[in-house]
Amino acid sequence: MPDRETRKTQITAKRQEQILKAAVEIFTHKGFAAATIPEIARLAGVAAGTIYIYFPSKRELFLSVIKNTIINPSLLNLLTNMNGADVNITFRQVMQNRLDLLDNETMLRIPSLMGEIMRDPELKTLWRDKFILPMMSQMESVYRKTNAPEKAESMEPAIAVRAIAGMIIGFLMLRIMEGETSPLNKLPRNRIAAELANFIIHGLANENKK
Amino acid sequence: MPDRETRKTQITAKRQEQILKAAVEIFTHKGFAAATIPEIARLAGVAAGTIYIYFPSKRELFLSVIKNTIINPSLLNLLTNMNGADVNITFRQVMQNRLDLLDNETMLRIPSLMGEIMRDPELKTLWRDKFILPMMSQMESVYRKTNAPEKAESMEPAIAVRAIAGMIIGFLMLRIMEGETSPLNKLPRNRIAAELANFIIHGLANENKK
Amino acid sequence: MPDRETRKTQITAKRQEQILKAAVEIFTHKGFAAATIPEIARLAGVAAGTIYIYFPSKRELFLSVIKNTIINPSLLNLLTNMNGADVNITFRQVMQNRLDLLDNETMLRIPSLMGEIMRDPELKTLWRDKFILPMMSQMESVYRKTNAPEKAESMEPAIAVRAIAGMIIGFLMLRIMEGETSPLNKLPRNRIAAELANFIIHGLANENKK
Amino acid sequence: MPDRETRKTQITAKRQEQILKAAVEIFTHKGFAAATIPEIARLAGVAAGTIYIYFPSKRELFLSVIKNTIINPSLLNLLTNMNGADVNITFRQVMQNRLDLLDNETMLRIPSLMGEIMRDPELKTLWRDKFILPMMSQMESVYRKTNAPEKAESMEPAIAVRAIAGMIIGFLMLRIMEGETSPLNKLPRNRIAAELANFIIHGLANENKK
DNA sequence: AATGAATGAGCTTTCATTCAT
DNA sequence: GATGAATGAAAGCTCATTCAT
Repeated sequence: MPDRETRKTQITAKRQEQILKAAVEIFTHKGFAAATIPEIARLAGVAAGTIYIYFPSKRELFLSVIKNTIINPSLLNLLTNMNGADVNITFRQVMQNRLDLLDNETMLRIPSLMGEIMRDPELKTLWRDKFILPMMSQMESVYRKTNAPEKAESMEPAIAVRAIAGMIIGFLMLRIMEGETSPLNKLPRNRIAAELANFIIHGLANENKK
Repeated sequence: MPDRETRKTQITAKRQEQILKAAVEIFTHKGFAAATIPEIARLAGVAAGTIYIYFPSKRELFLSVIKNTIINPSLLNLLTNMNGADVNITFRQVMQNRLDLLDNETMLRIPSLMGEIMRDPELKTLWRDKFILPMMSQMESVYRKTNAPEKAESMEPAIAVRAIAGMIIGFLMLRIMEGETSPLNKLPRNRIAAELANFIIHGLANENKK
Repeated sequence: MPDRETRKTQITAKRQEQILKAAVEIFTHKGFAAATIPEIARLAGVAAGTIYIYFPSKRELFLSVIKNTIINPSLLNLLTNMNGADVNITFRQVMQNRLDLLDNETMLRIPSLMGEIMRDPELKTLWRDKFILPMMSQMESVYRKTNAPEKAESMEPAIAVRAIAGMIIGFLMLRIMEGETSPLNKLPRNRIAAELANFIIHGLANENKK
Repeated sequence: MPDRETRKTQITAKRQEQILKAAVEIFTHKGFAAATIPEIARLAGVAAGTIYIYFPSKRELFLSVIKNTIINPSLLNLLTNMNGADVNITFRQVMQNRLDLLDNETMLRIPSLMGEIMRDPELKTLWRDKFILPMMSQMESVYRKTNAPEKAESMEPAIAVRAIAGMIIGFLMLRIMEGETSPLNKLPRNRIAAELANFIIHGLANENKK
């Protein structure tokens, strides 16, 4: 009777997800040290002891949160699913798309947990090797494809992708930090996306627009 | 004889600085909650109780750390002391200058404490009002001066400055996160600065270079 | 099967009582500030942390001690369950009864905690409104019933009841303070009760006895 | 030159008194354990360290407070300076006099420190031997003088004096505990004194008044 | 598997006491 | 003598973790 087994596994998986979801919420709002197991348990609707059936320790739970939620494939692919057709046109759309996507809860959580990630050697390595470096190399390969080799004078790809990715990250962080007082809130999102795309392609000087 | 008074004041100031310095060290390496007063005291070379003579609570000590170390004038002015002469030339130099300056310990500390700042309402407001917003408005005024009004099609200043500042911030964060494995480490710093400056001015397409 | 629930509740109640009992002991012997949670825990046979499952703070534990032990209904009714038949005869018995009852551990604890009660505004109000004032008004109503209105010249009831209650309280306090050296210890208790009852009714002069 | 010596001694004595006065204030308002040396020092207008020049420890300071302030001769003699002429008249006057005197700050402080006195073996003994017992024996001797031996049926002196002293103590304590809500506040003080004196002499029944 | 009462290590904070000035 | 900064022991309290039910 594999049914029972299956159901059991399903229930287990559901519980685990339930706890993980609550843990993301609490950890991002309070940080690792200030978050408490009873609080996570309460939000997950289980007893504190139950959490220890699914995760051996608070730290392991936190690692799972980072692995499953912060470092997740969808986010990884966010910036890189671009195969350049008409760079100019597409890029604007891509930017808007990215801004919309990045503007989600997960992205907003990263700054909150940045400190914990950077401080923990294991997490730092994990984050770098499973998230940052893959993203960068994916972007580099896209960049190489869309920037034909004949353009000999173009930027060093390593710098270019970090400048672009950095700009998007930094731009979002500034928006988060400014909060409601940001003047960006008065501008329509598609205008912002268009200007940023244009900035990436043509820079400040923007001579070609004339 | 004001000597004694003066000396006393000096000793007191030195102690305070001593504690503050140790606190910066511990707080940035462990975060607020995981840092302990005994540990800070040990590093400062004083007894735990002594800290409470100079700071009324752990939280106030932390606030002092943020106010005195993270939100400091030198950092604030870092990106904005630019009065555009020949934008093209100057900007490259400025960029290098900035990258050198930003590459200091203080800058490296920000990501570590970002979470604590964003989570604490008082700190968040402080950070925004005393650091982010002033920096942005300073940059905007610089931008307006260096971008003559005849260039009607130029970017919205609010977006432009956030794109530039964000790029620098994000670029540095990526470098911190990549650590020693970053390919950027193989490139000379002045080349990086030049490319970034060029990117900001001309963008990826870089047509004018031809 | 409500058994398990019931048993759990019983165990919980027992623990609470256990802690409360130990707390009474320590608080009365040391006072609020000098009493320590570890000490109470030790006497109760539990870990210090356990106390905080049942009482949110040391202060709340102390309030519970006062409410449950000092200001308890049995003590409140102690002085007032007298419905005067033959005042003269009954009163003597009543007095003895009262002296016996008041001579219990609870009564002996009051002086020890008097200071804490008087200093704490919440406790002072509680004590006054739940203990002193009800006792006084009960006594007054008894007094009015037993002192027929035709005796126009009798004492003001408010003064009379406070004089009587005060005398009993003060008498007991003196005895506690004198301890074993008190000459009262050589006199039989029923003689003391009789003399006190007589004193209350006829005063020092005692002319009517002749 | 004994002048300097004398002045020194005087200054010392003044300082000591200054500290003692502040200590009485703080100890009575907070109790022994909750009172702090810095607080007493602040009120006394000296540095915390200075207190240790005059008193070897907090405990010794407290003992001095009790010895010098609570157990003082004036209070001791309060109830006992009566040499019975016309008992009826004098006693009433004496009572009124006493009630006024007892209503002073010192008397009000006793309940606040009762707990500390009762808990400390040394203080308890001191209090009993230097205050309670002398007062009782003084009262007994007065009582014997004013109650001629021919009155064979009079009360046992030991009981009588404790009943009277207790009544006064208990009456005052009740008034303190009732505070502003006490109905006694509506009655003129001389009426209260008169009724209490009358109660002591004639009791509740008060037959002789007719 | 799920519970949550119990534990106790470890934290922040206070304050009596000391001592260099 | 007077000061008050410095000390460090000890308190209240929290919470990760365990385990009997």
